[in-house]
Amino acid sequence: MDKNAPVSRLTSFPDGPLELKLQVFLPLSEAEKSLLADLQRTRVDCRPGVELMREGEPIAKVMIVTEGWAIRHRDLSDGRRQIINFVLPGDFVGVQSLLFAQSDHSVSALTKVKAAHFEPDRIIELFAQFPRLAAALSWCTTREESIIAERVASIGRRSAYERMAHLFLELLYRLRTVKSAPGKSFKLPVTQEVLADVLGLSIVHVNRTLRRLRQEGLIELDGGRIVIPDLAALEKTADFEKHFLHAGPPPRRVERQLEALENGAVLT
Amino acid sequence: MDKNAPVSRLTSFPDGPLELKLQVFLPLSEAEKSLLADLQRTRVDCRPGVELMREGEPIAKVMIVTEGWAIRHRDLSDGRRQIINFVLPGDFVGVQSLLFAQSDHSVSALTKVKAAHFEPDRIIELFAQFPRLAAALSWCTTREESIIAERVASIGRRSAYERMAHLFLELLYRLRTVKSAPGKSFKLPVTQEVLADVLGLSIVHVNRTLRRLRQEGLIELDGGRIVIPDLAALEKTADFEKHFLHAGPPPRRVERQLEALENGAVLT
DNA sequence: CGAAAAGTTGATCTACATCAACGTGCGTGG
DNA sequence: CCACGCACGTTGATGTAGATCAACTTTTCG
Repeated sequence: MDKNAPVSRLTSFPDGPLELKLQVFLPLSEAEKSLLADLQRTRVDCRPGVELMREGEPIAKVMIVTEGWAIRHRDLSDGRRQIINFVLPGDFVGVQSLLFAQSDHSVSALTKVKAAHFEPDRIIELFAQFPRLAAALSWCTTREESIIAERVASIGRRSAYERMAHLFLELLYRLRTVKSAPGKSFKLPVTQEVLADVLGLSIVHVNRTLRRLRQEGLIELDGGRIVIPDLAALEKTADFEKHFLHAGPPPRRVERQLEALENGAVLT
Repeated sequence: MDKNAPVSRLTSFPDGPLELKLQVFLPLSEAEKSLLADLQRTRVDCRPGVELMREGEPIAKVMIVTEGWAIRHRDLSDGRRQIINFVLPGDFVGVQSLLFAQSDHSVSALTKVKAAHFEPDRIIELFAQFPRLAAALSWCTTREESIIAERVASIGRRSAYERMAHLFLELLYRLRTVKSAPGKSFKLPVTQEVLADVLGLSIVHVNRTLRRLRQEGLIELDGGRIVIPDLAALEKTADFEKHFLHAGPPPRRVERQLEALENGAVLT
């Protein structure tokens, strides 16, 4: 903490990825931001490959990833693996701890991961005292479901080519909202095996599909970075509809109710 | 309403599918049940094929299906369709209305559907006044996500044969919790086309896979009913892990907090 | 009864998997 | 500094699960 920094209040910090993401949904007050800062006080660093959570085991903590990539995955008993979703900066891990006795999937760090963690109980606290944050948190989890639902559609009905294009677009947009994708490119810290396991393909086929996308000029790869030179073109080949990312504020009706809450009103 | 029925209180009713499902997670008090009954007062009937909700449009109401089957589905622009999940008795439709300005998927009735519906605002009310119900509702939505995540794993990594076996098991267990599957069989009111669209397969291949499951004695079909003579055998061929159905109470820790709430305590 | 929807079956095709070999970069230990 | 090993990427040959096409049967239902 830099005591000499010119801040309007001691509590104000530059927004982290979580704050950036939540503010797509609703603006945060200083009080809310400082609660979030407090939730994120305890931090951990994980090396690549570390399991943040394992299928079948109880969930001890809720985590918020602040840097790096992780994956939620299911491992079948014969070794086949399916990645359900990427966990990017600003994403939660283990919010289910409140409701589920055991986890039904594992979460593993793909890169070095920096994360914050806190006791599940604090979410109950948050629901009682910060209803707007509670709404924002629910928005996160519901959005996560939408992303997974779109993945079902992708794997079930799109060709490998379309599917991969769609994934890159999803990642671009998700990373943009947490300011991790400047312009038309982003760092893609994954092996082809990881891509295969998200997309439900074999490694070899991922390699060839990647090459085809490159040859068609739809993507450029260069040392762990991917560039999407023509967004519209890629969206067309993926049949990309951004509905599922819900990158907008809540419906007016709800916005009004949330404003009321902001002004200290308590629901009767 | 039968006024002569011997009831302990006027408010007590036989539990509907929603109540049955929620009580897997936690026991409901009379007050909570009567709130649920009140939420379900306004009812609609839908013919097969009716769209309860359409992708891209705002979500007007929250619905609870009490009878019949529906599907959540994504339709790609060229006509391909992927069914994300079945909506069974006791399931919600449109809980996202609070958080999302538009729906990112459609919901269509597969059979005749009886449903209740209410204003989204009432959920906010519920969160403020009935925290235990709020927890139970969150449990429902999180469980829905788990089911979809398992579907990603199925479509991405299981063969058509395993996948279909897995689906039938999922349905059996889900229907059992709402008392719609007596014993080892249940009514399966779907065409092979519908099966194809959940499983990400072609109709023809569904037909053949179905036949194979029948020939192996793993399932029996007869006029819209499916029988699973040997549950263990089917579970083995599907590599079925029931984790994802979360058919148990919350962790102890949380259970204690919820009990406190039941006794009228208010979180400070 | 007739027409449409659903189911069934065979023939053929193809997107993707599997197998196998080889290239390439890189970190570790001698 | 080299060399070895290992993870990752690339490419060709071949195999196969599942798609597509097409015809026919059975069921459903107005």
